[in-house]
Formats: sequence, C-alpha cells, structure tokens
Amino acid sequence: MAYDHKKIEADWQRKWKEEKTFHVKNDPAKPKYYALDMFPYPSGAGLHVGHPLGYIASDIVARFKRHAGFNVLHPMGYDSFGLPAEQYAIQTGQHPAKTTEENAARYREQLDHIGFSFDWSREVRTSDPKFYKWTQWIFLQLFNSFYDARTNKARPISELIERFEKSGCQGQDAEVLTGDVEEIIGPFTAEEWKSFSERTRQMVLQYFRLAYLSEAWVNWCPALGTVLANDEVKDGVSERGGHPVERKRMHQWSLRITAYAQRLLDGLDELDWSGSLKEAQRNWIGRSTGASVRFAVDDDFIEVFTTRPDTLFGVSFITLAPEHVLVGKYTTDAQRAEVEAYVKSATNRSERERQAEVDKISGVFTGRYAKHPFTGAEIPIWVGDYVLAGYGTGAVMAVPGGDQRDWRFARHFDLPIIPVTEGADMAKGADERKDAVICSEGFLKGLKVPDAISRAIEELEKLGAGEGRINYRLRDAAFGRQRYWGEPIPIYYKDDIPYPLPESALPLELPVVDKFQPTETGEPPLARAKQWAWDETKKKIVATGEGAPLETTTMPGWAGSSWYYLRYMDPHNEERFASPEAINYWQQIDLYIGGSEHSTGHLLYFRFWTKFLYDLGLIPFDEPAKKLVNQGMIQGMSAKARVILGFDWPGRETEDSEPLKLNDRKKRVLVSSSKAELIENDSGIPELSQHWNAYDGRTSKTYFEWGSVYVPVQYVNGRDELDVAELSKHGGFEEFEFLTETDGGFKVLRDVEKMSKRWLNVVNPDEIIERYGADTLRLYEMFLGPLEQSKPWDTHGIEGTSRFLRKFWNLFFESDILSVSDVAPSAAELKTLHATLKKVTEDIERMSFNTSVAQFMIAVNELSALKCNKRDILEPLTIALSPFAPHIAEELWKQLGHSESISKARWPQWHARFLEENNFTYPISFNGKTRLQLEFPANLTKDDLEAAVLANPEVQQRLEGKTPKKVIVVPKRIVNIVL
RNA sequence: GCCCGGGUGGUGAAAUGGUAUACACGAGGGACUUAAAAUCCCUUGGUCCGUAAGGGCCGUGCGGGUUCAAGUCCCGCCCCGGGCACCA
Repeated sequence: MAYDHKKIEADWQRKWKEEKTFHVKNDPAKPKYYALDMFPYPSGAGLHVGHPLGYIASDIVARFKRHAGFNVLHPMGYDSFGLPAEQYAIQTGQHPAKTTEENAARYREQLDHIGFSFDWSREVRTSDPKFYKWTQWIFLQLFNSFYDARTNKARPISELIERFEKSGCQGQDAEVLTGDVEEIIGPFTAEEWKSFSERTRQMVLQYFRLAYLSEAWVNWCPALGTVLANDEVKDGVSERGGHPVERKRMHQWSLRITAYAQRLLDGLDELDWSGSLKEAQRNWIGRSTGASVRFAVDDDFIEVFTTRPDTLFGVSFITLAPEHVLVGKYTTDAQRAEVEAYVKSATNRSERERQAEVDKISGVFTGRYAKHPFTGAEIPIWVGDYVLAGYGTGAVMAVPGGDQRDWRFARHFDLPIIPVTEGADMAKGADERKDAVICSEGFLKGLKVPDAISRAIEELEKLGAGEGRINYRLRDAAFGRQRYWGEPIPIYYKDDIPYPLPESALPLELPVVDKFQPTETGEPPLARAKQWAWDETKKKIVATGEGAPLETTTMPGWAGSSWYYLRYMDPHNEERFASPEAINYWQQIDLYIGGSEHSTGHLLYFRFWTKFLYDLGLIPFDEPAKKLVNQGMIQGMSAKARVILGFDWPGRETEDSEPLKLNDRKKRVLVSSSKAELIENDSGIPELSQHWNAYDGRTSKTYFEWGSVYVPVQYVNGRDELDVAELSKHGGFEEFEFLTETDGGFKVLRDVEKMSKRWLNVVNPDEIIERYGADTLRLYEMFLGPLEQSKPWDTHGIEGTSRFLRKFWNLFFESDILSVSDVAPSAAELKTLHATLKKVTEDIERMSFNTSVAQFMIAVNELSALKCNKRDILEPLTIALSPFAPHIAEELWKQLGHSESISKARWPQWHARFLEENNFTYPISFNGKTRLQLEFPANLTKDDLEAAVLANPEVQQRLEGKTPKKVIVVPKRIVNIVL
C-alpha cells in the first residue's frame, strides 16, 4: 500500500467526526488539562499558513496529554463581533450576521482539513445571543459593583449604599476615584446622603461603579465614527485602518480596570508567561511611586504628582495641562484672552501632532501664583501642552534643575532654573541622576536622592501638604462603541440617569435597523431601531419613544473574549454562564496560545474580568491562564522581479534634464536579476534595443533607473526562478515582457515580509494540504523553528517533512504489503526507540517541537538503515508520532490491527536502561582543542581513565615527553590535557 | 531615549559551560531508468599544506574578561526585530 495522504486524511477526519472521538465530558474521576487557543475573528480572507501555527502546537500538547491519561478540554470558537463585517455591511447592506456565518463556515472547513482534535460540540461565538446574554450579564455585575478599597476587592454596590446611609462618604471611600481626569467628589455625611435626590445619588454612585458612565476624554475617530480604547490607537491613528484620532470629551461607558492596577501587577509574578509579555503588561500598568503635593492657591490648591519630592526646593513654576479643570478658574483677567486662545489651539492639536512635534515648546502664563509648601515662595502657574491631562493629576511641579522637559520649558520662557543636585551644570541641562546628592538649602541638603525622597514625604505629611503616593499609567477602559455589530449594553435611561435592565430581559438582542451607519444626527446605528425602548412596568422592549430609551452604543470587541474561556467549560448552560461544577472541574487554562499582539489589550481585560468574577465568588481562581505562549509570526517570502523604469547617459541631447522615462503604453520589461547586473554594467544587451530604440543611440555608459514588481510566490521555485509560462496562465501580467537569462531562467529577488495579499506572498494551507497532506503541513510548521520565534515560510522546504512521512510509512511495508515482524528488537533498535521517546517526551513538555520533529527524522533514518520492521519498535513510535501527524498514525495503528483510535493509546514510557552504552568515545583535547578521540569503557573511574589516556601512544606522541600541568577528566564527557 | 527578544553555513536552524554547525532545504557528484519523476548513495563553514592517506590554521555580530574549556557566563559596543515613550 502506498502512502495516500488524501484518502487517509479524509477517512480519519470523517471517522473522528462520526465517532465523536474528541468530544470531552466533565469527568471528575480523571485529571483535567485545559489547552486553549486564542479564538480567531473569522475574516473574509480565510486562513493562511501562519494562522494555524499556534493551533498545531496546542493540538500536539492536547493530544499528548490525552495519551498521558488526562481529560483534555481543547475547544475552538469565534470572536465573531467586529469591524470588518460591519464595514462590509455598510457597503453592501448585507447583515453582518450573514457574512460572519459564511466566514465562520469557511474557517471551519479549513480547520477541519488540518486535523485538529477540537471538541466542536463546545464551539462558542461571541455574536450568538445565547453567548452574549452572559457577556451582558457580567456587564450588569460590573455595573452593580464597586471596588472596596478597604478589603481590596469588588463588592456589590448595595453594600456601598448601606455604608453611605450609615456613615456617609469619608476617608478611604473618597479615594477610590481613579480613571480619567475626573472632578473629585467631596466627602459627605450620612445625613447629606439621605438628603440627596435620587438623581444626585445615582450621579454619585457613577463614581464608584466598576462599569460607569462618565464625562471623559476619549479617543474619537471620525472616520470610523467611534471611540477607541487607548490600545486601539497607535501613533495617534487608529490601529485598524490608520485613521486620525482626536481627543474629545463625551459621555462614555468605561470599566474601572484601574481599581485592579496593583493586583494586575502583582498577579504577574506567579504566572508562567514569557518575560517580555509580563514586562509589556508592567509597562502598560506603569506603576510609579512618589508623592502627591498640594500647592496652595489662596484658599484653594493645586495637587500634583511627583516621583521626585526630593527636588521640591527646585520648583520654579507649576504647569497645568491645557485640559485641566483649574485652568479657567485660575487665569487672571489680564491673561484670559491669551490663555483661552492657547487652550483652544492645544486641544485642537491632535494627539498625533502633539507627539510628532515634541520639540515644539509652547505654553502660557495664567497670571496666578501658588505658594511653595516649604519656602512659602510665590510659584507662577503656567499652562503647557507637554503636560498630559490623563496622567497623574494633569499638573506638574516643574523642576528645571532635575527634569529635562521642565528645563527646556524654563529655558524657552526664561524662567528660573534652580540647581537641586551637587555637581550639576544648569547650562547644559537638567540633572536626572538618581544617585546624586541634594544641594538645596534646608533639611534635604547633603542627602542622597532616595533618602531625600523619604525625608521630603515626611515633611510634607507633617505640614499636611502632601503624602506618599503610588500612581499608575493604566487608564480606565472605554467600553462603548458607536457601532452596530457588538453586544448591546443592557442599560436604559430615566431622566438621563442609566439604570440596568433586569436579568430577565437578557439577552438584549441586537435590534433590526434599516442601515448600519450612524444616523444623520451622528447617533450610533442602534438609534435607527424602531423597537428600542424599555417599558419598566411591562418589563419588555417596546417601540422607540414609548418607553425609557435604551443605550445605543455597543460593547467593544474585547468584551466577549474577556470571559469566553469559562463558557467552553459548560457551553450550553441556560441558567448560568457556566455551572460551578464545570468551573471547579476545569479551573484555569493550563496552556493558552496566541499572538503577541494581544499582550496589553485582550490579556489585560481577560485578567481583569477573571479577578472581578473571583471577587464576587463566582469562580475559585483569580488568574485565567497559568501558562501562556506567544507563537511567532510566520512571514511571507515575497518575490520581486526587477523592472527598468528609465535610463539615461551623460551627454544625451535632451530638452530637459529628466532621464528618459519609458513609455507606459509600451510593454514593461521585467528583467531577471542576474541579467540586471549585466545591464547595469552596460555590457551591451542586444535585447534592450528591441524594446527601446533610444538605447542604441547611447554614447557613453548608461545609467538605469530600477524598480521592482511583486510576482506571486507560488510560481517561484527553490532556485528563486520564476515560472514565466505558469505566471502567464495566471493572468494579470499581460502587460509585461520578460528578459530571461541565456538558459531561459528568470531569477527574482526574495524578501521576508509580512504575509499579505498586497505582496502576493500569501500561502494558503488548502493548497499545501491538497499537494502534501495535513500531516506534512503540521510537521513542517513545527519543523520551521522554535514556536515563539518569527520565521519566513518557504514552501520548498516542505519536501523534507514529506519525505520523512513516506519513509516512516515504508518502515511498515514491503512492496506495498504490510510487513511487520514480531521478532524481538535488537539493542540498537531499542536504543533508537527510547532515545526518541525520551527526546520527544521532554521536548513536548518544553514546547520545543522543531527538535522533536528532527528526532523523529533521525529515528526513521536509523531504523531504515537497520531495516527495522519490528512491531515492538514501530508501535510505540507510532503513538509518539500521533500528536504531530495524527492521520498517518491512526491509519498505521489500524493496519497494525488495532480497532480503537490511537488517541486512546497510552503514551509509551522511555527507559534509561536501553540508552546505556558499554563504551564511551572520549574527545581528547589539548588546551581545550579537540585533537583525537579514544574509546573507553563507560564505567572507568576518573583515575583509571586519566592513566589510560596518558598511556595512549598517540597522546604520548603529542606530549613529546612533557608532563601535562593538569588533566581534566569529566566522565562520559571529555578529557582535557593542559600543557 | 527606556524595556524586552535576537545575531551561528547559501537557507530554516541544533547544541544541561565539555567534539560548534544535529535535522532539513538548496547545491554539486553518482546509481537506477530509453528518458523523466520518484527513490537511494556520496560531498557540502572558510582557508592552507599534501599526488594521496592525512594534517595545520581560522571560525557562532565586534572588542575585552572569567575558566582547564565560552555560541553558552561577565563587562563594553554594533546591528536587526518587537513593545513603550513629553508618564512628571
């Protein structure tokens, strides 16, 4: 029987489906293992060979763990809400649910062809109302909770109301205010709380709810017509589409992730995640310790955050962010016009401009002064856009002697620069050294920076002018999107105050709309719905206008993905997001694999929601994934043909100085890259005159202007030669002519780039599977290199893994007839088997799949050389290969006479006794350089070994009668003779 | 600028401080074949000496160091990839 991958793979994929081989039950009798992939957004483009990389890795681990006796949860689903489907809907009027359905079906087909062991009965889709009912439910829990700073966990908001009724809002309670720049609410007594109107109470509670509606600065993207989260904005433009983003103040649903900043930071320590990923999260959370300092302004004050309270004596001015609420209040009448103009221009400048023009220093004096808490000196208050509204308090105490930005601002506006450290040269710049000695006159003089910091905080606290404080860079997460294709937010409004829908109203399904665009008045698409109001008494959705209006923004893409891993545990539960029994059984994700682009977005919200659900006692763990691996990107190997854009030579008679541009109407000439070098040397290429008569008229060395044209990679062979004939059949290149080498070949240039339609370098897994099979694809993806590393895809290398599988198959067959012997295996055969089992077992545990594939190849090469067809060797080897190449393994397993799926077979154990050797070949080195090899019994003692080596005639010869200074003997490793 | 990764043959890459380049691609040579495909065998870091067998020297981005021994550890650079960035 010849190895027929098409038949074998189709058969087994069908069998797995029919026999529900990979359906998993919640079976508390067995140990569990949860292997999860970050679920994909089903885009219209389908999968390319880069996408399944992580899925293959997790599938290998899942299959391996099954062999090792674990009950494995290995599900897959779709993150199916998202912008592309909606954009497409806007263009075509087609409902996004329809395109999503089609794309998901296509993904499913592609995934099935790769032979994954997913339990598809547990599939989830975030856009399915049965799923998003629970996303909405969790949102309601967030809305109905606050973060209790006293116990450091989320609690029901009812407890807070109780507290307000009993003792009002004092001390710690008033400090939970985090998030964006907000007007701080003052403390109030129980009596005051009771006297508040319903409206006021609800407004106050907004400051505490974990899901809250606030007036906040948001990243508004006019082109997308929506608000973006901070991590959706890159370099001042939207991550998707690259549209400009501006700062805008508007009503906005936010989640109070900042309340969890410290726990999100601390939790990282115990996670088995990559260092760089943890570092990215730490960076993003951005904890800094310092002090909060209040500068009195008449009977009011400005609060600043500083990491360097030790430099307080160097404060020569205060700078407020242009957006700061106190700017208007403090500006004197004389300065008002100037300040207002500045604030207007600064807020109109986009984030992008403000980032790009860092060198442009701008600011304006408010006319007012604050009082220095220590010296009582008058400190001028300025406004400057180098101060960010969203960080700290939106105000800084400027110390030009210790901070370079302050220094530049002071220089620009000729403000005083006071040295704060010994040995600093104020003419050159600020001294930002953290190991300097403070030189300011007063109690800090002579102290080292760290000591001065604690002393300064002490003094501030004594005066009541400030205290030690920790600040985070992390902002609250914008949660509303002015979009259709997302989860509706289950909120209705009475008197402009948001109220939660009752649980019985969930899921709040997406309403029917006539168009998916915003309304003419700029409201989100949901405002178009005819049935979009809530009747409080009937408890049902009614016609728009006939009840309380429902929220019209929808949730962002990361809502569903923040908790989906829990739904897989109990996907069809209608009573709860997942039953406590299921959650208790499956617990945390044991292995989570996905791309590193999610490191600060998804993975932070994912951890935040988990901690929140934990606080409410809904789940028994507060981190979602114990181990996380980022798979590297598979890049494309673009192919480019060189093209002549023009040529010229010195002294050409010409009307202008432009080089001779080649006429667009003529066919463009693509030149094989080696030929191009000849042309550049102007070695007289006769073909050129056929195309351009002007070329013959050249009178001196000709200079060429080159460009390049992308050609589809599938027509390029392993020698970087383009198959011109095949390309012509493909179409799209009719306008080109090809200038080949003398042997008719056409060489292209190769370049590693992102895999993208644009570069014509996309490789589709379907084509690879059609030609080589899924098992070969799986092996090759793993063989390419370490999982976490980015690497280019080159289809030609796949021949190696394809040959390997055929060689493996051939071990079982002789002249296409199954020929497996029951004779006991030889020591050499056993050694190969057990060396392979050892290496593969260890490699899977440490996710080093490329080296396990190499080990399988070594095993097959050795067994082929030994002409081994022993059952006792081939059977365990087949099990070991099955996680990597499951179809061929199943087929051979069946051929060996087994009736049950190989996935139920027990993982073969390796034994050290088969690996032991009687002899060891020692590399004998002189001064660290290997010179010869000598074989000795492996059990020889150090001393005997040394004597035997020195007695060897070849060694004697090299010693030339000298006595070695030292002989290093490492048993079973090396002997080093030092002369 | 700061923080993470990473630099090893023509290419993808391997190597608990212990024989650098396993495995694979590509390339070159050969066998089988009327031929091709497939398959199998040999060679393949550089360089020098030798007719040959064989041997010498150099070699893991660069420069130092530790060590009997460094791709691996330490110090200082350079380059590439990723993340963050007027963050007070």
